Amino acid sequence: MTTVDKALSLLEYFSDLRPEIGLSEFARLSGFDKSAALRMLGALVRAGFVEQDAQSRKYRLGRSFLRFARMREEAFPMTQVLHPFAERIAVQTGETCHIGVFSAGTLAAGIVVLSPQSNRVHVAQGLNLPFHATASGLCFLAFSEPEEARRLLGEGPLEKYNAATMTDPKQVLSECQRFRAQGFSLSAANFDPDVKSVAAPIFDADGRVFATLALAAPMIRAHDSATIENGRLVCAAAMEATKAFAGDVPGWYAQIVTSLDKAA
Amino acid sequence: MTTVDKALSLLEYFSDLRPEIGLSEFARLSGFDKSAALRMLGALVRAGFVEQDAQSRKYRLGRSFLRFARMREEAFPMTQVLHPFAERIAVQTGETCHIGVFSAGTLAAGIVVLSPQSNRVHVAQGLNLPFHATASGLCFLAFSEPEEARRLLGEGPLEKYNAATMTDPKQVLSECQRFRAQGFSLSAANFDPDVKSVAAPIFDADGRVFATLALAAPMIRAHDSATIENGRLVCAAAMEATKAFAGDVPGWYAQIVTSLDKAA
DNA sequence: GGCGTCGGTGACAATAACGCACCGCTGATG
DNA sequence: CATCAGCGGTGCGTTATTGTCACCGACGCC
Repeated sequence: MTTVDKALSLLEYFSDLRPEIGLSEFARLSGFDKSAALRMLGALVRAGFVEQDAQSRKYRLGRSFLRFARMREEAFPMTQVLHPFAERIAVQTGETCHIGVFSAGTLAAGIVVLSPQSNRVHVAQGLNLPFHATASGLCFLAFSEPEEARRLLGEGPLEKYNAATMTDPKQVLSECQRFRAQGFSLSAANFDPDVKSVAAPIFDADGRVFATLALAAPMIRAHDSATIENGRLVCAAAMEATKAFAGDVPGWYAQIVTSLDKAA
Repeated sequence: MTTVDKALSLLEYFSDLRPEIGLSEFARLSGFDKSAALRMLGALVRAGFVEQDAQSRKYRLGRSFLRFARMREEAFPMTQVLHPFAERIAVQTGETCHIGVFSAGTLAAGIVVLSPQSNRVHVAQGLNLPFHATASGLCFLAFSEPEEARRLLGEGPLEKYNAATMTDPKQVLSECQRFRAQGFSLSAANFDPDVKSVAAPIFDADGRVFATLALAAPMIRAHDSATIENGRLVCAAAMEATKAFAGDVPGWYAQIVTSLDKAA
């Protein structure tokens, strides 16, 4: 672990729930010494990645993120390109669609299009999507390198969000094998007790998953037939999205998707 | 200069014109050794701040910026809060309004509202605003600490964008003194030969400038009387923006603005 | 007053970064 | 087709940076 890794890891302690962090708090959270944390924060402040509140002396995320996010989206319009696919699927199915985007070890809802119906699943922009307890997360694991998947899950036991949440990494990984063969993942009440979701992978130019297209429906509307149909739809849409993004759909995955289409 | 500073400084070489950079190119641009650059880039990749293209092996800005930018804007909705002020002034005056946001040593157009008229000044979102050659930049210098202003200008000579551009830091600083006393800055044909602009400072909770509200008009519409009126308007709007942002307007600045209002 | 915690500083020992030489690969050029 | 320059990337001894600990003044609490 280089010094730069350590410094950048400090940023990961920010969240919607903890938007401001003091020096000692950083030291406690990260396990670094206060003086080391201070030195790193100094560098982050100079680069505009963190700024310090005048009164409270606490630190918060800085303005540079806006600048770089704009540049990134300008040069590489990921959100812009993927949004229409989420939009289309949401309208087509009448369910809430979101795209989970992986970065630095976490999967978060980067794009969200809510269902037009009044009884709908709500997904907050930026919501963290746990790997073991959401269709998106399971999908990401299923289509990652097995080794990577194990690393992301860790040793376990995994956090239990409700009765149906799987907590054993082994069990999660074996489920993932099923999902990989099937082309899409499935999650019923793993995260939210009244929600059933499906998710399909979006690949980058390397042929590696970097995002997942997911559809989340209230349990009451999620009959088996609807779920299977939704699975087929997210697969097709995710594959198109991959292509729109100049990504590389692995041959074996394309085969699965076409065979799903034939079955329908 | 810590290692973290060096690593983060690599990111500054990205721009709209240079969205992808190779390893050797980084080494050349930054003056670091290739192996050092590679190590730093490795850390940046692990944190999701840069990603590497599969084919070209070049590096580009990563997905983490989207995540953090969203979090920052959620916790601290700067863009959201400031946008209405730019909008209002653009409509009120019929000219293009932009807000320059300072971060990590550079001032860039973070918010842009184009004039509704067909003959209008165009400002691109994210455009870099040179300190010595734009009303925004001059305004930022004028209301910064003098020492900071000198540091930002450097030794000179400054880049000449056209005939009217000031290139001597001393001259620029003395102009800035005038602007500071006057409450807003003025720039005629310093950057773009056919544009005349005014800009006023937006202060943070420390009472330090961090952004500038600017109005840019085609020379043909920029009579002296219109320019003075625009100056008054940007001052008033910038002061309101500061307050909306929980910023601290220095007493002496509030006085200048109220005396401008009386004069009108 | 006495205590705990805060943000921040200074200095020395420990460790990670610097910078060089070098590798295999690719694409342009004669 | 051989050459060569440039590319991304590696390995390793030397050297500069970082981790660690003690300590500071300030603030709030009992």
